[in-house]
This record gives sequence, structure tokens and C-alpha cells, in this order.
Amino acid sequence: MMQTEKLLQNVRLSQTNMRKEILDILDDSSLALSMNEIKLRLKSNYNRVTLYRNLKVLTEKGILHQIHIDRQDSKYVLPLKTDKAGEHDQEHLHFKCLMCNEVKCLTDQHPEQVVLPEGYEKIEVNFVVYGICRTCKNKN
Amino acid sequence: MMQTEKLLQNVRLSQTNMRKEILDILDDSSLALSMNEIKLRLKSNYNRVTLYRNLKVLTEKGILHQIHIDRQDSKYVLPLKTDKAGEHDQEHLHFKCLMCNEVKCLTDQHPEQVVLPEGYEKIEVNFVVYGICRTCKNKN
DNA sequence: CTATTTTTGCAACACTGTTGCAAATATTTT
DNA sequence: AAAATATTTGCAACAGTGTTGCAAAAATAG
Repeated sequence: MMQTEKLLQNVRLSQTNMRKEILDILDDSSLALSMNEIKLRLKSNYNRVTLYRNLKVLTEKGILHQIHIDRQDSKYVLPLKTDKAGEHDQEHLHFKCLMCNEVKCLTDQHPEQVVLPEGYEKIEVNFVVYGICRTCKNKN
Repeated sequence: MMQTEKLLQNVRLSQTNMRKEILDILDDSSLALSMNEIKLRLKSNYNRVTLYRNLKVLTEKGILHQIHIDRQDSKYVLPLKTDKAGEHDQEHLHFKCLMCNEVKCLTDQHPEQVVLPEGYEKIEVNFVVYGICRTCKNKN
């Protein structure tokens, strides 16, 4: 169980219905969800711009994490949920199934420490593996 | 020096001006380029749909490699050029500088072999590190 | 409860992705 | 090399997402 109120309070964002719903939806989901998948699960008919702005601000504040799957597809996750200890930016891989398009966090797969050339500074990483998931594989 | 003709011939694509220009542009560039960056370097005023279709087909045929930087940004490289031995899909990291937006292939950084859960099949990977490059760092 | 701040919905525009189709170009065949 | 065939191009058009400004609505602070 998570308290969405606390999350919003910590970063000084107002407690609006849409924000609480977004966090609940992502908390309930075992998969990373796209903006549109989130939109479909919202109870009321909210405006798409508002959703866009909320996903943006929640990501900027570090509450959500955005995974850049490909040009047409980016997904959001609640890292507080998937990572054990509340470590926001634990580096881990993401897997996208090219058949069912589902995206999973491979939280047990931490990439080795990235070594950048002299003088380069790392801020964030985005590691995606594309392939076929077990469920889709068994369908054939 | 590369022979763009051979590349196109190998995959049975017609030798059109735009295709030859695209390959030359990417061959000349030390950086991964976006669709728009390629468009700006084309000599004639080609149609954007044609460019889109050519980048798509060249990527599908394996001549170009597309790097998914983020939702608004994807870049193309000529892997034959950057990888030594003509190994197309050598897994390596990409680095995007968040100040100058340049994208470099970190060809000497090969990620350790990815281990997927039982029953999952890997097809492709896309690993991007975001940060600040040396040049931008020295400007401050 | 009122004043202030933040958020929402709407209109509007930009850019990229995407398709269908006819005209233009490239390739193959004779 | 010209004709026949196949491929590619440019254009129109539409969809989806990103993005901004602004007034109305909602949330928070006093």
C-alpha cells in the first residue's frame, strides 16, 4: 500500500484527483504504462494536455520514471514501487516484447558500472532490451 | 572511403540520389544524426516523407542503425563505419550530452551479456547514457 | 472564509509518423 | 538503346504527441 498523498506533499504538488489517480494506476500495474494506457484507465475524461503536463511534472520531480522505449513509445513507472528500498534511480534494464508490446522492469538485472571517457559525466541511463517474452513465445 | 553503391546493391535497393546522399552524410559524420539533421545536410530539397521512408527501409535492411534517444529524438548511424569489422549489431552504449545534444557511440563500451528471465528471447538492445560531454564540461 | 497560488481545459500550432495514389525515376528485358 | 516493368518520389491528408498561452476552476494558505 502506498500513500500517494505523501508523495505529492514531499515535492509540493497539489493533491488533485488526476494526480492521485495516475499514481494509483501505476501502483496497481505490474508493467510500465504509456501515456495512453494511463489515459484509458483514468476514471473521468480528463484533458490530454493536463495528463501530459502531470506526467511531465511528476517525472521532473522524480516521482515517476520515464522509459524511452522507442520513438513512438515511452512508458512510465513508479520506481518507489518496483525498487525495494525507495532508491529512485536504481539502474536496471527494461524489456519490451515486440509481439505484445508489454514492458517489464528487469530489476534483478543491473548493468555493470558504465565507464565513460575521461571528462564525461553520467546523469542518467536508459537501457532497453527488445525481444519476445515467455508468454508470447509459448503461443507459437 | 565507402562505396554506397555496394551497400544498396547488396540489399536490392535502387540507387537513388537521396539514398546515396544519406549514406554519404552519415559516412562523413562522426556523430549519430537525427532525421532533421540529415535533412538539413541534403543538397536538394527532398520531401520529408521520402526521407522518412528511406531511413525506415535502410534501417530495416540493416544498413543503418537507429538509436532511440528519447521520445523526441532518435538518431541514425552507419554501423559499418563505426564498428571495425563490419559487425552490424555490435552491442555498445550510446552517450547523449544533455547540453549540446550530441550523440556519440561508445564503441569501446560493450555491456556485459544481458541475462533475461527463463523463456525470454533477446532480439536487439538500445542502451543510452545521458550526461555532459567533455567539451560542454570545459565551457563552465 | 477569503486571498493567493496552482491546476485544468480549451484552442491552437508544430513536428513526426503513416498511408494511398499518381507521376517520375530506376532497373530489367528484349 | 528503347520498351516494359518495378521501384521510388512527391503530394495530400490524417493521427498522435509535444507544447504554449490564457481564462476558468480548484486547491492551498492565511
